Parts: sequence; C-alpha cells; structure tokens
Amino acid sequence: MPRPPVASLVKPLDRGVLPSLLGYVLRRTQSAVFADFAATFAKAGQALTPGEFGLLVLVERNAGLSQMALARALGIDRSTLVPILDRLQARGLLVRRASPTDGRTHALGLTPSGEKALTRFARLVRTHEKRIASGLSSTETRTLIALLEKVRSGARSL
Amino acid sequence: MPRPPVASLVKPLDRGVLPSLLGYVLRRTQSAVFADFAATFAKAGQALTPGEFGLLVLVERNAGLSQMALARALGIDRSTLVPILDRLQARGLLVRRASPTDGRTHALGLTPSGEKALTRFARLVRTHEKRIASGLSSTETRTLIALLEKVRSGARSL
DNA sequence: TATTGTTATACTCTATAACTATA
DNA sequence: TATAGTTATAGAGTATAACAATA
Repeated sequence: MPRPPVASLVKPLDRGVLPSLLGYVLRRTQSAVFADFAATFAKAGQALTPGEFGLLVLVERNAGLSQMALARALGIDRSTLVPILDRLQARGLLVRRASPTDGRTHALGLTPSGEKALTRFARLVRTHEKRIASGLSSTETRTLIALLEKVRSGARSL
Repeated sequence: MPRPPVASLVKPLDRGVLPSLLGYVLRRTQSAVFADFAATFAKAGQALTPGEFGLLVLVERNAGLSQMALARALGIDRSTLVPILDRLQARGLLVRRASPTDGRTHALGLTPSGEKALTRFARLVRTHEKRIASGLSSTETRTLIALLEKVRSGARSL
C-alpha cells in the first residue's frame, strides 16, 4: 500500500537542535564542498582529492622536506602517509629522493610532470573556489575564513 | 648529524596559497572541531562520533522513520547505514521495530536507555560547542553559521 | 637510545552489485 | 517491476605496534 517516495514529495525530517550547532553545520558544509571539489575534477577528467592537492602544494613550496615533516604538517601519522605517497609516486607526480644529509630520511619533491599537473589542478581549484563562494561577497568570504580560523584556534586548545 | 626536531623549534612550512582557500580552511577547521568533539567525549568516558550524535537526534525527533529515509537525510547509501545501526543497536541505544504498514521497512526508534544516553550526549555537545565558539561573540557565531549555509547552497548546485 | 620509513594489522566510512522479502 | 534491507566486496583514511637502517 505505501507508495515509493517521489523525490519532490519527500518530507524533510525534523532536525531538532542540529541546525543551530556549529559543528553540525560545519560538517555538512564541508561534505557539500568536498562533493563540489570531486565533481569539478571529475568533469575535467582529473582525479584528485582535496588532501592530495594540499599535499602537492606543500611539497612544491617546501621541496626536499622529509616524510615526517610532511606528516606533521598534514596532521597525520607517518605510517598513514606511506600509501598516499606511494599512489602519487605511481602516478609520476612526486619522487622520494635520498637525503644528502640524513640517510634515514627521504627528500620529497615534485617531478616536472607533477609541477605541470599541479598548475592544471590549481586552475580547477580556483574554479571550484569560485563556485562555492558564489553566494558570498569577497568581504563575506574573508570574514568567513577569519571566523573559521578563530574556531580552529578555540578547538585546538584542549 | 641532523638533530631530532624539538617541538617548539619545528619550522612551520610554507603553505603557499592554501590559507586563502575556503575549502582548505574549512577542512582544517572541521578536523580540529572533530578532534575537540572526540576529546570532550573521551574525557567524559563516553564514545560517540558527531555522525552518531546527529543520527540519534534524527531518530529521536522522527521516531518510526525507515532506514531509507534516515540514509537520505544523512546523505549516505542505505548499505552504509546498516553497520552503523548494528553498532548502535548492539549498544542498546536504538531498535529496529517491524513497520505496521510496510513489511519491507523497519521503524527506527530510541530505546529508553538510548533516550537517557542522548540527554547525556547533548550536554557534552553543548560543552563542546561552547569551547569551539569560545573565541566568537554570539553574533559572530550566528554570522558564521549563516555564511556556512550560503556556501553549502552554492556548493550543492552542480 | 632515538628517529625515519616501512610493513602488518585493524577499524571506520564510503560505495556498488547482487540477494531476499515484500509491495 | 520496484523498493527496503542485507550481504559481500572493495577502496581510502585513519591508527598502533614492531622492524630495519641510520643517527
């Protein structure tokens, strides 16, 4: 007897206190932004996650850094970083070179192909950023970033 | 010859364009907020993720809803929801009852123990929210939430 | 002894595809 | 036929513990 729900007729649920919670709104927004990032790259035939983009920028701007230093900057464990670097290296974007000063560490760097790819990626990120900020004035965007940074510092001191 | 990096002496990396990207700042803030949530609950001897909290609130406010309806509201696949419900049910917080009107669906609901737990959880969430918003005036917090909602609607229209 | 990178392992979140029972 | 829930499976992100090479 119950009929299949027609998309336009699905009753929105009661979300109670959730929409007034900063953490909840932050998480939902982040999820939508992630989806937009993925769609932007997919439409351009490119495969990259926001995390991979951040990693590539960090390696480009700090060529020669070690895996430990990179893991610390990304806020992840060094063991978590290994398969991520494996994948980017397999794609020919990044190399682990021997460090000239410390036999234990790798000096990370982008390949020429990685540099070129990063330029393409950066263009797509700008497109994506324009879209997600399309409902905001540039003043609002700056305000939003500043407020988010304030939240981040408040959350970090545990 | 290289010495171990002393925490207070670790040079911050050059992040290039990243700090000006809304998506990047959003992701880092979300990560710090998640860590604060986890720490708040861990200190109180409770184990709960933000996602589980949102799910419990949704079930409480919409008792009897189906797994499909819940998955839709959470933005996840119905198969993803199964093990999540399994865990909450195993903890005695939630039940799958037979629907009186449709033999295919489950009517979800909180157990009395789940209701009581949710009250405790909500108190911890308020503590957590106070901390992450501690650097903001209440006006700023409302502004932040409004701006995030604007971003979310801009990101969703693909 | 301590650090770096790696491996083995485990857990969670996510999805797709196929199965079942019901509609 | 179509929908709801489940299972099997797979990929990515996360961690801890232990190991080899190096400091």
